[in-house]
Order: sequence, then C-alpha cells, then structure tokens
Amino acid sequence: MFAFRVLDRSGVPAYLQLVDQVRRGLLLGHLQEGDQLPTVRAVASAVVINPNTVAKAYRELEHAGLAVARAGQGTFVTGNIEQVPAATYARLSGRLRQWFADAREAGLAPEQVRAMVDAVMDDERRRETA
Amino acid sequence: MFAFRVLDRSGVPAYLQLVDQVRRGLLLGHLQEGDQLPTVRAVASAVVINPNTVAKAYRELEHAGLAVARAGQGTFVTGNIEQVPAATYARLSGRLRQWFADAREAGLAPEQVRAMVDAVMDDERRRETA
DNA sequence: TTCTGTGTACTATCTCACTAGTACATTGAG
DNA sequence: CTCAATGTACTAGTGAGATAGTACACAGAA
Repeated sequence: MFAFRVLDRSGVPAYLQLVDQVRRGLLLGHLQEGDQLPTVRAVASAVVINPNTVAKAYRELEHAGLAVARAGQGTFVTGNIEQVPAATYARLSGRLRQWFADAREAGLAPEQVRAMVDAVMDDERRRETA
Repeated sequence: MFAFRVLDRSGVPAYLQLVDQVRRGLLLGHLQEGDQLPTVRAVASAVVINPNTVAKAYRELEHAGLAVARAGQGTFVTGNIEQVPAATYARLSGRLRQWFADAREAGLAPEQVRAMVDAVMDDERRRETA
C-alpha cells in the first residue's frame, strides 16, 4: 500500500502535497494503474490531518483523471500519465543521488545543498518558459 | 541590484519566497555583506504584490539577522550565514546543470524531472532527520 | 528648513486552506 | 437483509496570507 510522507511546514497546502505525492508516484513508477490508495480515514489518522483534507486531495486526483474512487471499496489510481522509463529512471536517479552524496562529502550543509538545487531548478524553469 | 523572481502559484507564501531568495543568494555568494536589497516599494511594484508583504519579508530577514534596515536609505544584507565556497559551488552546480541537461536529452518532461528531484530530495530530508 | 525617499505601524477587510462535526450513499461480506 | 467500511456532501468556524489605505519616523540632499 502506498504510504504518504509526513507533512512539513513549507507553506504548501496539505492537500496539494498529497496530490503531488501521488502524481510523483505515478510518474516514477512507484504506483501502477489499479493500485489502491490508503483510505481517506487511514491517511487522515496516519498523517494527523482532517479527513476532509484528504478527501479534497482525492477529489482533486479524480478530477485530474489520475484516480478513481469507488464508494465502499476505496480509491484506485489510473495510468493516465506518462511514466519515466524504468531504465532511464534508474540511471538518472542514481547519478542524482551520487551528486547529493558528493555535496555532503564536500561539507555542504543541507540548507546549502537545497539552495543550490533550488537555484538551478529556478534557472531550468526560466528556460522552460523562455 | 538584487532582482527577485516572479512569484509562482506553488502555494508557498510570497513573503517566504522573498526570504528564501535572499537567503539563497547569501548562501551561494550571489549576495555579499553590505549589498543593498531593492526597496520595499520597488519590489512591490516589480513583483506586483502589496508593499506590506515585502515589508513582512524584510522584517523576517532582519529578525533572522540576515539584513539590516536603515530608514531613509534602504535594506542591506549582512554576512551572518555560512557561504558555499566559490570553487565548490562552481564544481557542484556545473555537475547539477549537466544532470538536468542529460535528463532533458533523455526526453524527460519538465514535470518528470521535477518529480525525480523531489523524490530524491525527500529521501535526503529523511536521511537528515534519521 | 524643506523635500524626497526610505522603512515602519496600524486597522480593516478579503480569500482560502483547514478544521470540526454530522449525515448520507454505495459497496461487499456475513 | 444487516452490517461495516468506504467515499461523499454539507454547514460552520478558525487562522494565516494578502490586500488596501493611511500615517508616521528617520536619513540625506537641495
């Protein structure tokens, strides 16, 4: 069963964090079509948020065509998204993890590492919109 | 003069985005002690947000010891933060940019790239707290 | 001094994410 | 059918972020 991460205080709404995690799971192949998501009440009690907040996330997923809810049964993800090929994923994620390891090795604090990633990603985003 | 990025709709409060950008600038050496930040009113008109929101960000920076406000003159950053050594920064950011270029080359959509980065960073964060 | 530009303070208002509590509809097992 | 578990709907309220508008205090230049 898919497990949601504990929510932080980043300012990102909880329901959006849940949506993003499911979307990410699908993109990276951690979730496959037909997989069942934890029930609304299970997520609510596990992550300690209101069931309505979870329900809102699931509604959002259904609206985006990424999941289907069946009363009495649960919520199941659909494959309406382009997954990253497993081989590509393995290769690139490995290199990325290596980069993080090297950054730690170089003595960078987590905050500094995050700053670098954010800075480069900002540039990437700028490139997309350009 | 430091330039703030246009704000997105990520759910992160605008004033926090401003704070993070200054902190990042200091961490990565894009900002040096004594550098002046754009005035409250300048940022407000450039990014199209309320001056009060910018003032809140600047107050936050001052409270964190990262900036000093001088009435009639402006707000200036201080060096109370550990910067990434320039050589380390150049080497690591170069490799990171290369990784992004390879990801694009592999045909990954921006959304997929971001999902991979988020996933790996989540793991890193988990490692920190562990 | 006067003027201008700066940061700051204050109140009121609005929106939205989230909480709280309750009730209902559907599904499948017994 | 009965029951439990599921997703769903609804109303009301709380709090934070943001806006709007005004006013004030300080610094520097004319």
